[in-house]
Amino acid sequence: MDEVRTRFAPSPTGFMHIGNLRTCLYAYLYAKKAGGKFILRIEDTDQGRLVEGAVDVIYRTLEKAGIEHDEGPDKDGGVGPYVQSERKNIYLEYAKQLIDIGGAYYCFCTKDRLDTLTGDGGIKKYDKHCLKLSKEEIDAKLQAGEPYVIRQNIPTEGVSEYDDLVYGHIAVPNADMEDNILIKSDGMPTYNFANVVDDHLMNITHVIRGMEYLSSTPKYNLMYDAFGWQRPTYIHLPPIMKDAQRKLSKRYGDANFEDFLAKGYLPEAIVNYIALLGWSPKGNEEKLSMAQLKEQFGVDGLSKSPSIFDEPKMRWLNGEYIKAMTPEEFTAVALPYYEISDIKGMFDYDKLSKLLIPRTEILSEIPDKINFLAHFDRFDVSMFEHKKMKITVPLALEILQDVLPIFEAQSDWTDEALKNALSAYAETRSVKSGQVFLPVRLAITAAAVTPGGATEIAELLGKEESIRRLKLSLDWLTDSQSKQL
RNA sequence: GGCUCCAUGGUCAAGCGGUUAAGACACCACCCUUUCACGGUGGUAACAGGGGUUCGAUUCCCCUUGGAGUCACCA
Repeated sequence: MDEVRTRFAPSPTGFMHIGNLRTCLYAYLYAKKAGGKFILRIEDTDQGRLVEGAVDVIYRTLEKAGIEHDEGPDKDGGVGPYVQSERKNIYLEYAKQLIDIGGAYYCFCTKDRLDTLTGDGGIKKYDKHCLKLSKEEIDAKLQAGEPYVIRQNIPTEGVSEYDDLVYGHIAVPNADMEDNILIKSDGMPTYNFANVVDDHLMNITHVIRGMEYLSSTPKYNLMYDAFGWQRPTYIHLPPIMKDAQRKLSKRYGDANFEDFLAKGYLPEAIVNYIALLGWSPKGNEEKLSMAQLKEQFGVDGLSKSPSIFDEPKMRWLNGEYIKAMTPEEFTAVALPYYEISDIKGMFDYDKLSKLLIPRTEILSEIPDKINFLAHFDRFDVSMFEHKKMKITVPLALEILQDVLPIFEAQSDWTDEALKNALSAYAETRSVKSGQVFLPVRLAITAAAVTPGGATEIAELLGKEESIRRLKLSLDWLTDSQSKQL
């Protein structure tokens, strides 16, 4: 059995679409599961769509996603070049061969003539007009330097069939296929030709790609057969949808890998999530590392129907990855968000991270969750009233007055120690601990909702700042009470 | 429109002739609790419709309906 070789062959468009990335991931996983090689090939035959720096985006994406190619433009494996525009002459040579064996022919038709062609139901189909040209006519036109393309010569009768590993048996009537252009008038091949020649020359054993190629694959097989080459095994993938009707695409924006990174998603979580869109593992565990994916991936888990991209679920998965982090790890990825928040440089980031880890799903939520820490504005004292906890403003005031000396006397300023001190106080005063903790938290944060409890935030703020805030709150509460009298 | 494919809860999905039709996200409730989260427990919710085949169909076949893809000098 030959070594398994799969490839990912993106067009350098300037960004990595999530659907492409998933195709890439599956091709990679398939090869790795089989102990084979994964090849990166750049399909830049459309000269009109070249984008500056687009290839770098591909490298960058693969690296961040944790996908490592064994061969590619930057890693020669002996079957290069791996960039199609650098293979121009190879295609032309094979195209001529194909002409010689009757699988293709020169076409000199002008755009104007092509436009006059009308077929059934207004659908245009090339009429094989130039197939009738004699050898002499062709040579004469070639000599005269007439522009030409090379078209595939597809039989007008019969049925072409093949077996796809996920869709099973596919049969397409030859009459429904058109004599597509193989070599364009600029001498570059189209995808239709380049992918066949390259996949063969690069010894690709398994072609993994989107199902938009499902019905054109018979055309490619016709060429493999004409050349006498062995057809690869096909694995076509259903599309990822934005909703039931629309495919997820760059047109709708926000479907790019890098956009998700910018939104605060972790690359591992994105990869994990998209692996699950169209493939399901045998077990129930959904949080899977790249190593686990490599181990568990298989075609039998692949789905035939389109899947809708569900960002909330990816968000949840991202949260799972965050929860598994240590405070230090979290700080490392959260740092840019800390730095753009209002608390920049104010606190011990690792302590902050400890509070944020169970409360963060995507990193971009961070500033909103912590900005309040940088501000301490006069509050409405009614915030202290809590019916269920039986807390009134006067009671809160009394308790806080007692807490102030406790804070001042406290030498061990940690969450744990503070918790003990306040609990002990609650006990001696015979109130529920919540009746102490709640007012304290409000007094030192001036915020109704905070990520973390009284003592956690006190530790973060530090002794000095906590006491300063407590005193301010005491003043405001006292003030409001005296006004009431 | 022709051709090719697809069809289990709102979403991702398991199932591959006999099941109380998994699990996850989301949602709801309760518990835990110093707010918010985390965590725990439980709940609502699905085999598109119609014919066959079979002792028995979510599962196999056909039709209908719905959806996707394709029909470029784009990939």
